Amino acid sequence: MSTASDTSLFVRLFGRYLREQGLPITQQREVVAEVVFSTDEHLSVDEIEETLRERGERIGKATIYRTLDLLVRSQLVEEHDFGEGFKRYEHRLSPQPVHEHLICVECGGVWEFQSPELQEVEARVGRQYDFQPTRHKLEIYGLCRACQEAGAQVSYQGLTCPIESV
Amino acid sequence: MSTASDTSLFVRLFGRYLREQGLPITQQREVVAEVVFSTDEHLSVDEIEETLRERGERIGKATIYRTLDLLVRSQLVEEHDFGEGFKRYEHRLSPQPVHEHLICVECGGVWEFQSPELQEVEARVGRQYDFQPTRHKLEIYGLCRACQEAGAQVSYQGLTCPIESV
DNA sequence: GTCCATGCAAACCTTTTGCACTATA
DNA sequence: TATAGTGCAAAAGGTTTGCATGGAC
Repeated sequence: MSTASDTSLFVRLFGRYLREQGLPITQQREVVAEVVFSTDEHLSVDEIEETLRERGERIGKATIYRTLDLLVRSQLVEEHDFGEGFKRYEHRLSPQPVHEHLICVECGGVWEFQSPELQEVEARVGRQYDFQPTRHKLEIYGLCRACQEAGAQVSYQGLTCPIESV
Repeated sequence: MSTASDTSLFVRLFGRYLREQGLPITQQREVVAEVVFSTDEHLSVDEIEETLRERGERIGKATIYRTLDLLVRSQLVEEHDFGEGFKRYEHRLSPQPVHEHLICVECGGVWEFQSPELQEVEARVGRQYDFQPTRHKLEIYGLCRACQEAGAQVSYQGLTCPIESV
């Protein structure tokens, strides 16, 4: 969890970015940034909107989307797509600036882990294909402990003859 | 590139899946499967529709979506989302049944590679979090050789003070 | 005072669904 | 002949955009 001082530091960093870009620092931008920076969750736009409502802020959805776009450009926030049909946003204030995600297919929970070996994979594959890597994304899907204990099963409904044995 | 005989083998496998599920084998399903199995590309729904049009087939978009859903369930086809705003589909007839993707952010080109070390990462992280992994997704984004040679640059417009040094 | 942001609603795009009609088994 | 699929158009859901108004600098 971020502390309040971390949060305000990052809101100020966002302000610095806006100034650098010659863009106005508006109340709406500060409030949206504040919501994103004050949690370690991976927030959806709906969740951001809900939090704003709880705080008594009345900010249009379009402004939320436009502010998130700026936050992503500033590289203070990362955009994720966990295949739910909408995006999620996570600030980079975390003690693990580069991390991968573990996603429970049952409850949608997200955990973070680090995988130093990916540096090497990136470098090797880059050499092999003359490809200049700039970023990567590793997601592992499966069942979290709680869902396993609750008896959840991963549903398989493919061909009975597995493709590998064709 | 798949040979014609590979393609028809896989169309027949899809037929077997449909029979197992008690579902009718329709002309439309066979033609859509045929299109997906006869290329190694990662096809979008629009591209599938275009190919069908070229072949003189007149098949509704809804049927394409419904057939792709069945192909994915059969596990003969994989669904991908490379962040373009729509899905892509790739059959699993490839000599590399499990592979990761290299995606050029300039031209949208996709290359495939294998990363055996991911098995180990999956196992380690699974133990660490009591998580039961079922599948993973690794994507490396960057510039392919051709786009590098054409002078493409990855655009950076973040804060001038990098977040890591805060 | 200039320029840009905001808020609302409409537009957009991909994907899904309802329904009358048709094909499969 | 029963059951399920197809095609069309409409709906859905997330995201983007146009435009008149309002705020930042």
